[in-house]
Amino acid sequence: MMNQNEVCKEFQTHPDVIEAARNDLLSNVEYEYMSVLFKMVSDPTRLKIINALFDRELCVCDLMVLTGMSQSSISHQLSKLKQTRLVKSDKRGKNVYYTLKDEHVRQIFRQALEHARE
Amino acid sequence: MMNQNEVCKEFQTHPDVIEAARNDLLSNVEYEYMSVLFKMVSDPTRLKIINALFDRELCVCDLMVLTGMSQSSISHQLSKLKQTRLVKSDKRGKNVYYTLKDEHVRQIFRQALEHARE
DNA sequence: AATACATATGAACATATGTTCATATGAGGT
DNA sequence: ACCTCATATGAACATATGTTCATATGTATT
Repeated sequence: MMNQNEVCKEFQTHPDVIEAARNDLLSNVEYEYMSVLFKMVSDPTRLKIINALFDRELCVCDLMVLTGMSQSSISHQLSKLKQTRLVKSDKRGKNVYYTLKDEHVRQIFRQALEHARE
Repeated sequence: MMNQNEVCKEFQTHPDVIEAARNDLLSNVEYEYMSVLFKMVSDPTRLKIINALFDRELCVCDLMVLTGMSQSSISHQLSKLKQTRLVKSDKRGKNVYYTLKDEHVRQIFRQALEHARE
């Protein structure tokens, strides 16, 4: 049995490498922003929505049909995507039309798809 | 008050656009794989780990020092990253050295960082 | 104004996820 | 063999997240 305090005493790590790595570290705020973005694209329902919106605008009903999810679920997810500025909405008549807003999302989506297909 | 069955009757959506979108849809398996990848990079602790490992191999103790997280937490996270094949490990002596394994992760990380910095 | 439809939203619920704590495993030094 | 150190891991716990249900909001249509 051992105490956490006794783990990894300074001289047993790799100080030179740690120093080099430390220069590459980002701020906690940056990690948090990245985390938020990735959380948004880490749910299959939202991925379907993003995929469907990739090249066109769609209303909520269109998205219901395409994803097979309930109206409420789609609305909740669109709400989150909007809060995090990944989509924007345009209300016209009774419908609300959504489009992708962030080009990084497209890039990230494409990369992940390549990864998935390996 | 209205019933879900009454929502979005076929003719009130946009059949032509839906048809176009349907051709772009992926399989559920693909969405799941993408989801798994994004979940892995959606936690700040794992993002720190990935960032630290970006250009070098590090042992668990190095990662503890760099991230300020407990040994147990780091080990659990590395275990997940290994299961999803984002890192690989190399045991040498008492230490286990980790490196990034997937080039897509680097690309995705860079894109997300750009996004975060806007 | 009354109704029908499209969308939004709060509350409740179940599940997933990350951290900690305690302890196990395994390698090196003595 | 024994001890120390580095790492792994199971269980418990708290928090976050996604879906559903019920209902609210807002825009046309009659």
